[in-house]
Amino acid sequence: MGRSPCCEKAHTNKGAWTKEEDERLIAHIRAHGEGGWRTLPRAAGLLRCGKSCRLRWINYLRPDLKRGNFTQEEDETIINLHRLLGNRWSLIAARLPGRTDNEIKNYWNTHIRRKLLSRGVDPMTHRPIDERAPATIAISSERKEEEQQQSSGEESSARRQQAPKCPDLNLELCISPPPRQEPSFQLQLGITDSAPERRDCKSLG
DNA sequence: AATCTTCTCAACCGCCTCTCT
DNA sequence: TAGAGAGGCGGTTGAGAAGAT
Repeated sequence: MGRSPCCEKAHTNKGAWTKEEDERLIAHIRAHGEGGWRTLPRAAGLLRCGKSCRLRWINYLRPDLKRGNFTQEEDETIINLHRLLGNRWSLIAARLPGRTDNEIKNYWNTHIRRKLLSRGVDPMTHRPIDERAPATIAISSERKEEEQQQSSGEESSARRQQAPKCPDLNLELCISPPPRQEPSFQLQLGITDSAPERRDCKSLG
């Protein structure tokens, strides 16, 4: 049934990483570089799933990670990016050097969501909570259009459907000319057709 | 001091996309 | 073109910490 597991779970450790495991992983990546995650655990002498190694490295061990509290500026950047991109944490993280998608996702769920709610802003739509009802109507009508597009084959990715359904959002980050709204913010963030968005360029195109 | 509740965040899971053959 | 393998993503979970009673 379905796909085979990414690794042999019977012989892998789970849960929190030990210091020794961290050191092994760091030493191996220093010696051989990133990549080859499926074979890495055995090569590094780790009883871990390759995915787990990758996650540990990217989210915790990478030397260029910033760690520490988010600044007010970072907060606002995340909020603005979320308004544009929705829950595409990896894209948001790409605009925040030293921050990881997992870290931003956690921070959003624990801090920013609450912060927006306290401001009277719906964290999903970024609209004032009072306006949520009319916004929902607008979303419903837009979804109909989207479904029509999907049925005609223009939308195939399920993940795209997770994007916030706000009519005034321009998610065509890659193929459209610079948006007229909030030009300074777009400029500041450098949202262009650069490599990190390759994947989304394709799906959005 | 002990217990309960809430919060935080590292880690896991399953799915999707990309690349190679 | 199809299939398999690998990388990557977002949602969710759960252990430990912190705060409240």
